[in-house]
Parts: sequence; structure tokens; C-alpha cells
Amino acid sequence: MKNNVTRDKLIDSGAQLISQQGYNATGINAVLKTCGVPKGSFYHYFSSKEDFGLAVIEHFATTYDETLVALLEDSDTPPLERLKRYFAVGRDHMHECDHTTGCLIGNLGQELSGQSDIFRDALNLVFQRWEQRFVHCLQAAQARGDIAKHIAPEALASFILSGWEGAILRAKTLKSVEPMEQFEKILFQQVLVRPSP
Amino acid sequence: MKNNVTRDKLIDSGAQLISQQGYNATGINAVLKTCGVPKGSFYHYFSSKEDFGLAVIEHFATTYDETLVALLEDSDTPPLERLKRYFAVGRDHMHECDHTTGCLIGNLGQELSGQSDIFRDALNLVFQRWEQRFVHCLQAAQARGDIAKHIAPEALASFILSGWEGAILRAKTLKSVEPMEQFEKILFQQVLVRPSP
DNA sequence: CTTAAAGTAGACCAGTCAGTCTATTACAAT
DNA sequence: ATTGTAATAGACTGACTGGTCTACTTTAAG
Repeated sequence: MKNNVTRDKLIDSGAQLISQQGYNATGINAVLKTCGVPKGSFYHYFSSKEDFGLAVIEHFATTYDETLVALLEDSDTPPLERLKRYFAVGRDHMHECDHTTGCLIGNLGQELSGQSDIFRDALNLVFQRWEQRFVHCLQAAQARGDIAKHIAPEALASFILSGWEGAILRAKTLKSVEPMEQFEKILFQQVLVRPSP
Repeated sequence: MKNNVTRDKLIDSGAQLISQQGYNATGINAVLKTCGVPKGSFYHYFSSKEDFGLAVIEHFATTYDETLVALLEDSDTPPLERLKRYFAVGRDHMHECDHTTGCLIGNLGQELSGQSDIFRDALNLVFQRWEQRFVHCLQAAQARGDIAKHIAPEALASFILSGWEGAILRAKTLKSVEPMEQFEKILFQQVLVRPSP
């Protein structure tokens, strides 16, 4: 398995199609067609469609984690500012895809959590990793006194991730980033606030 | 079209299967099998699977709206208490379905928004109706002085719906209602608070 | 140069999909 | 009793599904 170029092409095309159409609506043949790879190669690299789906998730999670680190662990920027940038990047992405794609992990979480425990576990792990990134950022904000210390950062991280994923869903159905803006605004106005003396 | 019993059976079975497996993963034959209706009847009442899916959404939205009215427009109960009951009912439902089903509209919103504008519009309308119910409840809370007046109730409603839908998604992938509890806790602790004098 | 394995290639398979078709039954209006 | 229509019934269709199979090509090691 030296030459991974074909495998990577499959994963890239798969990620794109699955992001757009979902997992069940994306056929293997469609993936093969868009990247010009024959079926023999597909089943050389992946044992099944599920195996392929998991590889797509893993690849996306790994790639996206780099973005997340760059945004949320950037010690040159104040923690709350990092969060704002993270939200801004999310909104930009939503515009770029014309409000159709949203978040691959969120999409698959909805579609596959009830269908397969293997998928559910994989997606849940990704979410938990994201939450941990938020926790670090929020801890930094608490250490600086930018936000109150009486709320556990883990609880805040869960709150933020839930809210953001939900806002993405609403943005998709509404075809507008307004719910994302609304969420961010109230979050910074009411939740991520300096402690009152 | 006098006898709607067959049509209703189809919609009921469809709602159940689609809630569990999603729209694309639910075949018409599976729906027919679970309620013992022949295919001829299906295409007598519905012109296509999409038409059927829209009927399922409509039926769910109508039925659920009654629950929503009973919970959120109950003038015998303080507005914020109504909201808490609404959240409690949602959590109970999540337990009942073993964290698999979640919210039909949310599920279909993720799965179908990018696939079909007709579905997207239908689902968006349902979401907007729900938001309106929240708006009324929040306005009542503001009128009583239970929450601050400086945040537009429309913005708050959007915030709450996004957060709640996202929490349901996280609850599904985590197989635990913890994210839903977390969301509710911080919402009432930080957002739905009395105005500081 | 030989050989074994990795990878490419696509025809092919059984099963399933949404949707069509024809036949039959139930029931209302006349 | 007759006729028209609503509804039931399910066999059937072509397209497509995930997955298998065999044949071929490339690559690298001995």
C-alpha cells in the first residue's frame, strides 16, 4: 500500500459527495465516476462502503483538526477572539457552499447515529475531540479573567458545540447564516461575559 | 377519498421508519410491509416518494403543534416554566427512543436540505412556526419582567431552537441526554435571566 | 530474467429501488 | 340492475445498489 494517491482521490471525492448528498444517497459508483477510478481499486483499498465511510470521517477529522488547532490554540490571540475567528470561518464556509454542505460530522451524526453504532462511536469521538479544543480555549479565557469561573468549561464547551451545530442546521434549512450570527451574538452577549464583581 | 384509514396507516408507518432510519434509507416496500398495504394503494394516495415524505412532514408538524401549543401557550403556567416543561418532554422522548430518533424535522433538515428545495422549504416552515411559539412565550416572560427586554425575542427564539436541535444531535451521537441538560442549564443560568436593575 | 505481490480494470451478480401496469373488488349514484 | 369511480392488490420493469470475480498491468525483490 505504497501508492496512496488512488486511495486519497477516492476519499476526497467521497468526502465531497457525502458532504453534499449524505452517506446513503451517495453511491459508490458515483464516487468512482467523479474521480475516474475503477471499482476494482475501490475494493482493493476498502473492504466495504462502511469501511470507506469511516475512512472519510477519519480523514476529515484529521485535516479539520489542523484548522481547529490553528484557530483555537493560537496563543498570540486572546481566547475569546480565537472563538470569534472560529465562528467567522464557519460562517464563511457556509457561504462558500451556498448553505448546502454545513458540517460533515454533524450531517453524518444525524443520518447514521441511529443506523450504525460503529459510525456513531466514530462521530462521537470527533465531537468530543472538538469539545476538548473548546475547553482549552475557555480555560485560557477563564485564566485571563475574560469570562466567569463559576461555569465548568466542559459544560460551556458542550453548550457551544451543541448551539453551533444546531445553528448550522438552521442555516441550511433557512439558506442563510443568520441563525449562526444570532447564536454567536447572544453567546458573547450573555454567556461568555466577564464576571460581575 | 373518503376512507383515509389506509393513507393514515402509511403515514404513521412512514413517520416511524423515517424517524428511525432517515428518508433515503427507508424504502417504500419497507413501509408497505410494516403496515400490510399493497403498493397499488400507496401510489393511489401519493404521487411519489417525495409527495409521501412531504405528507409525513405535514402530518408530524400538525400533530406536534398541538403538543407545542399545550406546552408553550398554557397561560396557567409561568412562561419560563412552560419552556422548562417543553425541554423536559423533549428529554423524556429522547429517553423513550433510546437516543436514536431525536427530532424528525431536525433529522430531515440535515438529510434533505441540500437534496431538494421543496423539502427544505417545508422543513424551514415548520422550524419557523416553532420559533413563533417560542417568541410568544418569551414575550410573555418579558411582559412579566422574568427576563430582560434588551434582547429581541425573535433572536432569543432562534438561539433556543438552534441550541436545542444541536443538543438533540449531540445526544444522539453520545447516546445520552447530557448535552440537552447542559444546554438547558446554561440557558436558564445565563440567558433567560431577570434584568439586573 | 523470474516471480510474487500490489494495484488497475471493468464485466458481472443478486438484490433492491421507486415507480408502472393491469386486474379485481367495493361502493355510490342513477 | 347498471354504471362509474375509489380503492385494493401485487406482479412486473428498468435502473441502480453494494459487492464479487477474473484478467491484466505495474512494480520491486531475488
